[in-house]
Amino acid sequence: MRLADIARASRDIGAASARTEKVALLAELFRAADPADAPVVIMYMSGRLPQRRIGVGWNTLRERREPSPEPRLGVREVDALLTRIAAVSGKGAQGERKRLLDELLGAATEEEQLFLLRLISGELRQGALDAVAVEGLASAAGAPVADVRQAVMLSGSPAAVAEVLLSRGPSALAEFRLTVGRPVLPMLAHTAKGIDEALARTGPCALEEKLDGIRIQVHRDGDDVRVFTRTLADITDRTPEVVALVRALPVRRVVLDGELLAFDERGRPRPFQETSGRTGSTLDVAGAQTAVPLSPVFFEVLHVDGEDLLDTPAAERRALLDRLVPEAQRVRRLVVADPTDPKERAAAAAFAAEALERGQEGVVVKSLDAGYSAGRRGTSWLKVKPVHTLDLVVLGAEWGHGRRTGTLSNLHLGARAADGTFAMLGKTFKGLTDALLTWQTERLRKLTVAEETWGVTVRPELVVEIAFDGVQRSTRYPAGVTLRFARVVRYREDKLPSDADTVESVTALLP
DNA sequence: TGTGTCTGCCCC
DNA sequence: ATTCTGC
DNA sequence: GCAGAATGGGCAGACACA
Repeated sequence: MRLADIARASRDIGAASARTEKVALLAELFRAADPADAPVVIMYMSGRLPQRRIGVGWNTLRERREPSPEPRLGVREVDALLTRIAAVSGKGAQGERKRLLDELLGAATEEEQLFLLRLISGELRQGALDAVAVEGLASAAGAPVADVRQAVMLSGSPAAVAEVLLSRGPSALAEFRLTVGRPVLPMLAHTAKGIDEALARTGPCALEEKLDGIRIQVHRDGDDVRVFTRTLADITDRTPEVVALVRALPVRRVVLDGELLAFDERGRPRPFQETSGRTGSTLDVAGAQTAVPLSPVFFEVLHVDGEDLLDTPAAERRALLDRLVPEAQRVRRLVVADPTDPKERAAAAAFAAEALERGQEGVVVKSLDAGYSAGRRGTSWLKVKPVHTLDLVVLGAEWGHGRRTGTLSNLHLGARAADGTFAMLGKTFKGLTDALLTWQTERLRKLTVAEETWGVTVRPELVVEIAFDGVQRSTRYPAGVTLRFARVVRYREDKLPSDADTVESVTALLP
């Protein structure tokens, strides 16, 4: 298949507003594709590269290249060139990557260039990614969407599903089942505001501590143990303690789902930054392990010795987990059989409070009868985390992109310092409705003291209430702290900058 | 050798 | 990660 | 309710450059 066909389809999909139309355009594209090209086509149309990372980012893409007048690139050729770019390393790598990129873009027409730039920078913005691409694929192959979606969740690979489906037809979908050694997309949770709301929504449930580490899925087949992250990256080599621990379990074949994090001597969780740093270390794993040992805490079992448990009710899965995994490696849990019973509700509230006292992030409330919905953000899992708020001062704002073009979007936030100035603590663009975006753009223009290429700096007069999940240490900001997951709640025009919260009060929230 | 910049289906 | 918006 | 878009901070690793 020619790149030109893909670039044109992407443009048409972006121009279509109705989802059904996007699906139809995708189906047309898949029907025209050679099954051998299908893996690459579906990945491109869902906005990602088969190479995962190619070492080329926004900065390298910035400069303009003269386009080719005629289309002459095929998808296989493009894929091969990107593979070569990804493989470049060592001294002079940046120059060599740039040279290969010039070669690629020089052979592309203007429309193809635009597509490649959007694809490589990760900003496809065609209003259709994974889910819509899968619908298009299903439609092209005449297969039920639910079956195709299920195959993708269980194989973790739209590419593999696309090739099999287009070459062998819908009946071949049956071979995509949970396979020990091949990760499935993890089940995710929705958010609830409080315990009571969560209990009301799930019914009979279990509360589990929500630990602040990284999500892992561990597969064991005999002595072969593999550790995967939430995005299914293989981090086995970085986590030898997980391998050793799972190898010691009294079972031959198993798939476990849990959280990996560092604890201190007293059993309290270390700051997320330490866990994150450790799981990112590859050069000296043994040294890193000594400095920051990690402990897995499991909360799900998806397979045991030949038996798949995805459709098994949560309560039964948990009973199996209890038999297989020692208590120290199982998440703490409280069953709430009858959420209407005031006593049980009180116990649930106490459990959640205790989790926070123990230094955990919050709790996850899980329906007792639910199966494991791989890759879905089901309503049977609800996370509850405390929310903090602060009154901060807007110091500046950045121009938005895409659907936010022309509006001042990303706010620079400051807290009051001892000397009466304001220290920047972070940025946020979240929580803003279109109406608020319009309002703040006008308001900030009036307060502007300097126009920059990226946006504006303003007189520090506007107070905004910001919600966030916690504070963490920062090397980027002058006060040495920043907010985690900051979002706008509302503007406080009734408040003066002198009413804003202080740097000191923010720093006091560090764990 | 040390420091700065860019990158990432990164992790959250 | 969170949030808003169109479907 | 789902899916997509628009963006946050920190971190380690890889390379460029002085």
